[in-house]
Amino acid sequence: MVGRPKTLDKEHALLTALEGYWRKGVYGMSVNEVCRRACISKPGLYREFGGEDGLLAAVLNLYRETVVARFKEHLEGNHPFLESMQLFIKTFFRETGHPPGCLLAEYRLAYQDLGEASKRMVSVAVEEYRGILKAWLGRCKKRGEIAENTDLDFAAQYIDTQLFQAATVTSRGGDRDLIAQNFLTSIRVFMSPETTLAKGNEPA
Amino acid sequence: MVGRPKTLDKEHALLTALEGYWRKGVYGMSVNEVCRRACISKPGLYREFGGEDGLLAAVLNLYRETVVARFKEHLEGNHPFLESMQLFIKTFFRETGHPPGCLLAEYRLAYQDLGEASKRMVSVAVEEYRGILKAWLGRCKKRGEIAENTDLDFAAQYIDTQLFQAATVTSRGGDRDLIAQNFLTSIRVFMSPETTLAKGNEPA
DNA sequence: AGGGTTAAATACTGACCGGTATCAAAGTTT
DNA sequence: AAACTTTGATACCGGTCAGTATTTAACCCT
Repeated sequence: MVGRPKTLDKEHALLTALEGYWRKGVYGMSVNEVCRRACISKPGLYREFGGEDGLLAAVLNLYRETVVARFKEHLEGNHPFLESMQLFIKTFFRETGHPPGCLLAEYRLAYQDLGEASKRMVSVAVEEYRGILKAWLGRCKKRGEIAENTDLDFAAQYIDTQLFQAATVTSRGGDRDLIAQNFLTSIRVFMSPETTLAKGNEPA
Repeated sequence: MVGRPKTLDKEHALLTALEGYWRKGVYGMSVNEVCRRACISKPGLYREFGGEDGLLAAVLNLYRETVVARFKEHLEGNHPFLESMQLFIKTFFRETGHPPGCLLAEYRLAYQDLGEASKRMVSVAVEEYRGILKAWLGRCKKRGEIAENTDLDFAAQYIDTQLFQAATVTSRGGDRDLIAQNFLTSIRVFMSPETTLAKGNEPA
């Protein structure tokens, strides 16, 4: 090792940027603002991440490695279909230390304006995330908790979309009880006829 | 009448702004850009609309008077529940001369950053729009096309949310067939048990 | 101790933003 | 035709943006 030692805390900068983009969305945070919050200089950020695109990609990758991984873990708990979703809503949506909403959802909303690296990372994350849902749905189907004729790819994409909407509205201040109720209502289409709801749908 | 005669075409400016905000979203259009597209000067725009907030409010009001009104008309055709939605998807979503998505949805996404007048107009439009849905659902219920115990307020809000999501993803380039299929799937939760789907859900 | 190497901080570029001051053009009224 | 009123266009304001050039500081190695 030679030269002046690094003092820039990359980990801390990433976490700060993650929190910021998560809370305020991709459009709501500028590179300048990230530097202010993380107490780093702009050239420092550019050395570490190459630019806005690299920063956004690195942030989303961190999100993937932490939050998405926890989502996968949760679904591997193998609770029954509906309980699993109710529990998910409870832990990831209502009683969470996280910012509201979902960082990946914010990226998807801004997809058209992202750079190449960020776009690629979004694709990776969405694919991974839908894969997790699909695998989980496969297990639910095997256990007979959802209709036998359910198309797993469609269902994974459908639930992804429902969660996308829930996250988007949540981070914009929507009523969480109502959002949860909407989501839980929307996924009942997959439940076997004898389980299929009538009304009510108490939120979690 | 006194003074220099006006040459600024307010109607044309509004239509141009409507088209722009509809296509590119609230964040994707600047006042400068509206002026460029409508071929009007910035002071002219400010004299007519008072500023960005006034412009956005006027644009949304125009949208309300035209597009939302057409939506209401459509639902007053009193087709059966599912046919009505399928037809809606077809005419407002697939074979339409409009830009993709929904201007109101773009406003709702940007709600936190809107000015006072625009926020008020969004509230008015959403309330009106949900009222239309609720009235229509009431007629469907009376005809026995949706479950007897359906909560009309919840159902209107739920369908509103589903359409909001559909519009958001549509204007961001999502696959329209898939979006339509998602939407039509999501609203089957209200259909009477004997009608309730099994799978398939061909898009329109 | 001094040259080489790397990092940090300041300060800049050019562009665009929302909004406005200023002034000339184009009418009406008297 | 002169006074007046309203419109329109240019050019500007201060601010923020993404990105960078330049200088200064800190360390290793000889």
